[in-house]
Amino acid sequence: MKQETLNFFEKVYEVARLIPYGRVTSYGAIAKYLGATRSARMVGYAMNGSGGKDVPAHRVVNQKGLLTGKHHFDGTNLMQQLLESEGIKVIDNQIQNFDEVFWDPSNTL
DNA sequence: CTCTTGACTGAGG
DNA sequence: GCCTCAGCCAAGA
Repeated sequence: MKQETLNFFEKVYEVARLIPYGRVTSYGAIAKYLGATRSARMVGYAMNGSGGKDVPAHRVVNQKGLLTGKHHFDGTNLMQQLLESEGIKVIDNQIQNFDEVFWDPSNTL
């Protein structure tokens, strides 16, 4: 079975869906989980196709806990609103207690 | 096939 | 701790 590139997006979607409620993860963590540590950008790029899917892209942020992808959401503060709605404190696009809400897919293995 | 872009990360100053 | 440069990989034109 050779569907690596094809599954790349699918894998990203799966991992994103595995993110528990009230938790967040980074692109690099997902990328590493997929074995593509250097392809963290691809994770975010794949998220472009997450629209219309059950992928909680708002739970995915960069390693700094900064909502870098909020610009891709419909509104301007929609991503922050969703995170806060899950109990995550977000101030100025920056997730508070990031180390506490951080969820590593590799840790779940 | 070549060039550009991108929701990133790590290293260096 | 903040800013800048370079590397990596995949998709689109």
